[in-house]
Amino acid sequence: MSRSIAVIREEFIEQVGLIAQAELLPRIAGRLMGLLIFDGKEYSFSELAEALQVSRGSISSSVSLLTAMGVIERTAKPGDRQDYFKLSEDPYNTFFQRALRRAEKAHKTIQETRNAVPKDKREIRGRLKEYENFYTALMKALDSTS
Amino acid sequence: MSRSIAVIREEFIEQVGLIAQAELLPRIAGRLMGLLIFDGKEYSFSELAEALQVSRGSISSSVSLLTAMGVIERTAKPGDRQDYFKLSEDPYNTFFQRALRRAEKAHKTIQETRNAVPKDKREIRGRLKEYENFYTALMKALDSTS
DNA sequence: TATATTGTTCAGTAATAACTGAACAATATG
DNA sequence: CATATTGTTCAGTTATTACTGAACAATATA
Repeated sequence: MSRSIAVIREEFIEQVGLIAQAELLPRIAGRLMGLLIFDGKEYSFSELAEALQVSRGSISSSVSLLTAMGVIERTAKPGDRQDYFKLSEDPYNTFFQRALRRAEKAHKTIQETRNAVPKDKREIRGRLKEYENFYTALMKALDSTS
Repeated sequence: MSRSIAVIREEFIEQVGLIAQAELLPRIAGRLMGLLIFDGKEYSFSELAEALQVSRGSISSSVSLLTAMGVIERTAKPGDRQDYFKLSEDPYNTFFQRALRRAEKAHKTIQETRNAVPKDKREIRGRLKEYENFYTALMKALDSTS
């Protein structure tokens, strides 16, 4: 007996919530994303709260986060005062960029430390350089795809 | 007036703690790593607790985490009962692998969902495929470097 | 053998982030 | 105008995770 499509959908939404957590996003934001991916339609603000069974406050912060990230877009329906939301054109590219920004930040910190260490401390600078190189490589890898 | 090397060191250690947090690791584990990178020498178990000003319990969990990850190695000094720790040969490669494993897990989840969705639900499967493709690309990018 | 040292475990606490829901401003609708 | 609806904010709560420190087993040393 195979699972019903409704169960598959529910489980997927929860799983995307967990994936989001592993990417340092709030779980509700992930579930919202999962919902929009699976259903592929626009949801109104209140429909989101209803579908995910969370407070309007949570929807508000999740949609502004995902909108800022470029994962979803706010749309409007004629004759309906509510905001509607749908997946944006390229929802996933953001995640590359997020990872890239984290890497850049770490890289910058390490580089600044290395520059601050006197030139004659060669071993320290060498170890910092190696650490830095890791992020250089990561940035390059992420850059090539996004 | 430039900062003293001691201050630069302290700040670096704290910064690596923050970088670690952004990579989903406990802050103390990051500070420990920062300490070993900067100083480039072996530290004993109790020296680590002293240097980072944390409990032995924290050192214990941090060293086992970092050891399991392959970031540090446990060593021994003749005539000293204590465990010593140093950066491993290739401490940074682990981070690629970590990211890779996260991506693989997400990829697997999405793929399983897609396979569970009936073939005639073409739009749903299509959207899942796109989501899956993101992780395929990420895996490829990470794979090329590590 | 007794005492000390070492590293682990785990129960309890602290710190942090997510989430709720009520208050609110803004706007619509009767 | 009054009432309802919408989305945001924020204070308070809940949930989660990190961290501490005491108890402990294992081993060393006197």
